[in-house]
Amino acid sequence: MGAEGQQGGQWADVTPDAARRLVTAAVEAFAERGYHATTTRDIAGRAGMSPAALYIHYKTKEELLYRISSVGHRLALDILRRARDSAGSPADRLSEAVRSFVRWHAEHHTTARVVQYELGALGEEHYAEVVALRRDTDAAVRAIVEDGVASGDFGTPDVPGTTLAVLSLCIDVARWFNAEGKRTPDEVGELYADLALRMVGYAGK
Amino acid sequence: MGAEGQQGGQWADVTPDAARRLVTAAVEAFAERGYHATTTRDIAGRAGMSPAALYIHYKTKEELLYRISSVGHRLALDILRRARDSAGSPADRLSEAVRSFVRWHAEHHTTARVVQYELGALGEEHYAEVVALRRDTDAAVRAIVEDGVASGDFGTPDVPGTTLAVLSLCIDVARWFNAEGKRTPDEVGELYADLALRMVGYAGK
DNA sequence: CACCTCCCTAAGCGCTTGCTCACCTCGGGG
DNA sequence: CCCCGAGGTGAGCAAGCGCTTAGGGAGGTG
Repeated sequence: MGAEGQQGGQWADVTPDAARRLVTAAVEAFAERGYHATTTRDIAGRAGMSPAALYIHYKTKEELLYRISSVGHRLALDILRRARDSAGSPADRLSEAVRSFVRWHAEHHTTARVVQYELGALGEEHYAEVVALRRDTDAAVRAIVEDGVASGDFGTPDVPGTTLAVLSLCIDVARWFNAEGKRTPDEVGELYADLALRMVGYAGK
Repeated sequence: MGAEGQQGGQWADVTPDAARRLVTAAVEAFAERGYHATTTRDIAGRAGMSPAALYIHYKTKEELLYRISSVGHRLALDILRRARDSAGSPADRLSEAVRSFVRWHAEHHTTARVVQYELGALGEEHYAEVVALRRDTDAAVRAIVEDGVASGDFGTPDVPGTTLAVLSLCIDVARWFNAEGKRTPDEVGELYADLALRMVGYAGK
């Protein structure tokens, strides 16, 4: 109940009201069944409207997916960049990056699921745009890891590979996280921050 | 080219020949576009047959997915159980489990993609069967981690959580691995075996 | 009051989907 | 020589798809 209600916060600046109801309905439906298995009638129905109303606010079903994907990717990228640019040691910054990135994936796991696993359904141009954002995401984490290796705080033989693995681990939270499970987003974030530090070979504590 | 040709080995015991061609065609199509975006005409076409021929060998499109998912899950489970039951220290066994599990996900990433990411499209009964296999998968890895903690070789505060994370990390290889990329399945397996040992807090070497 | 704009709906178009059915082909046994 | 079953095809059905169109009602403005 209402656990996903906070999701409204993510789409607060989508107007008018009907467009926002449509986008949140689409997130739920895409996350549950996947983009291709979701019908425009289903989305409109969840939003309490007739099928045709969808096309007043969005040109196509794909545009709805693109809006979700674009907003989600930018939100995730901001989280990582904020951590990268924060004060503190590389360990502090990596820990904060993983903690907040994982927390977002768990808290908003419906949105995250669509963002991370449905991008293959995007049109060519939209896909290219999103792939560029994902490269930036990778670069943000790699910058932190490189800082740590340079300062001697981290010890890993393969920086790009380890970066990829850390990101992969975080992203996959969206796949398995269940709101009814026993772990809270905060707990998972804490656990994963610790695991990430071990992965990069952080010795201190 | 032909990197996926080895895939024939996974389906060698599917007879007759036409049924095998259909299942490998379906694996390729499902991995590329996803189950719901793949048409029976596409599968039959890749196998060099008319759309109707599919229904001589399989009752529905869903049964085709089930066959793939079932075989794949059993293969993956066998790999982990063999590692769990092998001789050697917990570190040796965890290392071997992750190495071979990851190698399988990379080498057969098309099959693995279908196995790991399309199970939501299964019918209820088939889904339940596959979920049971996945629980066994988790149990196999957890047994190794518990052994390591009991013997004092590993040091992790959260055994189920760390087990989940290690498995999640391995599974996600199927999502990002690209046969044209610069990493070979062997290299990724080696890197990940090392990362997994760090994650469970393995001190020795 | 007339009028315009913004949302919205009912109906439905053209197409594709998973799947079926009547029929064909062909190698092997009586 | 005929028949038969296994494996295949071409045509096509009912249902559901994304999306369009014609039109209606509510609310603000002259």
